[in-house]
Amino acid sequence: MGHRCCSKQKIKRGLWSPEEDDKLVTYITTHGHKSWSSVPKFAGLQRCGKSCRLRWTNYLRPDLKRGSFTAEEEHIIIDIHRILGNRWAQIAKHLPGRTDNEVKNFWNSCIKKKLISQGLDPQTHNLLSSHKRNNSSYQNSNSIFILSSQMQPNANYLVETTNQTFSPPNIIQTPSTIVSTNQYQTSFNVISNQICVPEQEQTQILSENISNICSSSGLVTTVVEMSKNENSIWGSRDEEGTQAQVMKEKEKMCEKGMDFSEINEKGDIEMNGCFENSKFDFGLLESVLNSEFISHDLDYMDELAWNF
DNA sequence: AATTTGCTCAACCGCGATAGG
DNA sequence: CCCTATCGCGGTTGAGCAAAT
Repeated sequence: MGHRCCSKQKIKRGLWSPEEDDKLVTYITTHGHKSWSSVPKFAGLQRCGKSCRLRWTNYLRPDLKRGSFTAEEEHIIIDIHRILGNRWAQIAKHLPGRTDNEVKNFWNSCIKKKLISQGLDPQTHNLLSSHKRNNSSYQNSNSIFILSSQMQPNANYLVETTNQTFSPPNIIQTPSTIVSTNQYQTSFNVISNQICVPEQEQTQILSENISNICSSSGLVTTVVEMSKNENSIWGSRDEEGTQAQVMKEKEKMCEKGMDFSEINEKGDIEMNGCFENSKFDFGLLESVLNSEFISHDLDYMDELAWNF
């Protein structure tokens, strides 16, 4: 069954020959393409207009970038795919010189496998069920985290990542506070007196926050309880001792340049975002969202999986 | 050396949206 | 409005190649 636009003509299909490419390039560069359906007739090609348009946009256009995708391009694709899903044309708009077809092929042949090998569902970017820990007392199906136990207020937890190229984020917001961060681990504390929610819900809010931040970079992350860690300033549940140590820790963190919007009288720290150590590209996400707003109704925002 | 398997990617297919008569 | 042609997009196919058996 041929294309409707050219069913009456005798059309050639399959791979394009260099001669056909020449004819098409010559015609488009001198005359442009007001109507693709008329291009083959005037260019002297036994092809349908649809085939000509595809050949031009995916292969012959002079502004196309050739060669393999860079690591940066790969990160951009993953980041935007997490927000928009399989909207290849939209994703390609953020990659100059790349076509939707190219992005789609790269996703299906490379990125998809990479995410699966990291235990992530390439469609949802969440942890695959086969990778969840069986003995977990609580598993959030929307989270990439494996929780070793219920998170308790005033207990200390550690975020570990398998991906050395991505620092665990230091932007986990209430009801938690970052205690320390290095390339592979982020230690944080669940604070009881900032948001009062049932423990299970608190666990979910926290893990979703981290999940939203981390998963777009395709890393596998686990949360483990750290209450008995001897080095932990949160190891003791002693209120007064804890408060004194919080203030000490606060001073240390301020020295590192961390920005806290508020430190309350109890010494609890409310994070206001401190992104400089994260490789997560908020500027990119903002631009994606802005471009989506330009071309869609406001209702479209509801469709975005965007719940920071 | 012959065959099978797996992978990549250009091209095709079909559908929804849009434009124009 | 309705109809038809065209465009643009996402899913799918299959030719061509390389690696594995």
